[in-house]
Amino acid sequence: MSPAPVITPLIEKMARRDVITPVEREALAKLLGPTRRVPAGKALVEPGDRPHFSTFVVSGFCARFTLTPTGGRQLTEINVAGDFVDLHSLLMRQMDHGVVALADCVVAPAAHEDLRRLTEQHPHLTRLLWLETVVDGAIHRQWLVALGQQNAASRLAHLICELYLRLEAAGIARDLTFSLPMTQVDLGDVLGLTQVHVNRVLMDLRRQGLVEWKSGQVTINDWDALVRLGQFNPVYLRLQSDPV
Amino acid sequence: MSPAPVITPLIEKMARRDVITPVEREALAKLLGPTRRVPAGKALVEPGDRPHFSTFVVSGFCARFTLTPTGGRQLTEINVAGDFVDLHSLLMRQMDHGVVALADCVVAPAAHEDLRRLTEQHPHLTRLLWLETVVDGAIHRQWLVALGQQNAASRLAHLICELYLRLEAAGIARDLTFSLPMTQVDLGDVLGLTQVHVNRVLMDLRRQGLVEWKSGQVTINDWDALVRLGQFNPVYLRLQSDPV
DNA sequence: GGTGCGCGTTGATCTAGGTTATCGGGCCGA
DNA sequence: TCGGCCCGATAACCTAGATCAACGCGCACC
Repeated sequence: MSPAPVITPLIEKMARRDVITPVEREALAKLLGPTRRVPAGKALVEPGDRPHFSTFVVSGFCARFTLTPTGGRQLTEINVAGDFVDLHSLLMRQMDHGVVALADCVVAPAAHEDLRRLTEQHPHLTRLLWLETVVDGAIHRQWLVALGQQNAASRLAHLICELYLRLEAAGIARDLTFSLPMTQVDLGDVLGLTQVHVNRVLMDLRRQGLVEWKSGQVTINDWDALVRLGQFNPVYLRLQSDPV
Repeated sequence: MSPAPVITPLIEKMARRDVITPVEREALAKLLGPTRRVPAGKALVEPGDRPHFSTFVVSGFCARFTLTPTGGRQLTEINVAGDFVDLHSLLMRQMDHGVVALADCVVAPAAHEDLRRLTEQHPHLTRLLWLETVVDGAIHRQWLVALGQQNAASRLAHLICELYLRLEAAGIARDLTFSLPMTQVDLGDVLGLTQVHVNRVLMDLRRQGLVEWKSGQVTINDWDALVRLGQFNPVYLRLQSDPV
């Protein structure tokens, strides 16, 4: 049996939403170029770049980031296996942010030329790729609600819920346990908090018995309580089947 | 001379980014149904709705919102003439948020059925519509940076800069002056601040001579200072010409 | 022509989270 | 095997912004 092609996690995610024909699977599979390894801490894409391809995550964790002139860093989305980190660059052309590997990653390029051809020949697949970027937007909105309206503990709880469901959908997580190779500094840059406060809040969640978190391994002990604390509603992740 | 069709502000915005052929203009113009008035304060779309059309703003101001169980409200984007408020519902199907009129609005529907047909027949136009949703995502990201990393004054300054450029691109604002019919409560719900603090910060900007703001009319007195304070970089608005 | 109220303004006080600093353990490279 | 350093954990103290409260103005509505 040959190894699963690297595009598989994307096809699986799409197949949760709509029927993908064999022809479409073929077209997607042909999209990706040779894989490449990116070590933790290295940037996949720099802000201001004008890439001629979009980057697909085969494995690992990365994050979109924006640096502020005052030395701050905001992570605006975590991307995992099965995600494109910059599909929007096909249309934005110039990157409005960068992408950094949070852990060692394997990624593969999809040439914009090929993506553009795909939009000419496969309208249904185009809508499904469009949906990928639309879900990115929905995730951003949800984080806006978190940053604007929720306190530190709720934000952290929300993030854990989101990541678990997304990883589970990608077939990477099961049984309320997953690997999350992010430092507390990274978490702070996601949640708009300092590392110190992330630690305080995380210790609290541990003391309350909601989660365990040790050396990059997360276990959710009380899913319902975490959902309540994070006011988490998964509609925005669009994991339901609903043909486009 | 007949009145300009209601789609005009969208075509103008798109034409800044790429060449739109007469055939494409025609296809876009046929998309919109009969206009409808929505009074200030009323919702255009409710969270959880499954609309069979997307709503286009012909004139007025509206905002995407999410309500929290604790009674909070976060506005995640301001939409103005020439914007779709829920183009993504074509693909998301279920609304992850609502849309409310901040001032009296005139809006028009674009049936999902027609939009889907457009994706089958007009790949280039499809990419331009896709770009509209991608820019929404970029705006969300920028607001995430604001909420996560900037203080109250910078956030407000950033918002004013963004709105001015977007309104100017839509042909609604000129000479650093524009109408902005939002209350300080609305502003607070955008910026993740209380009305009280919005007022304090706004008074500060006024005292420093950066902006005037009276009865819904904004005048920017010192654009450069406002850009500096808000750490504003307009790349994310994608107002440059760059064919897709 | 009073009156209720939405909206802006301001003051006093409180608190979630930031800042700064310290310490310990694991790991890696000389 | 030692030293540096990244990362997590804590403690003491500080501040941006929240909360609570009061007041004035314009204006729609009885």
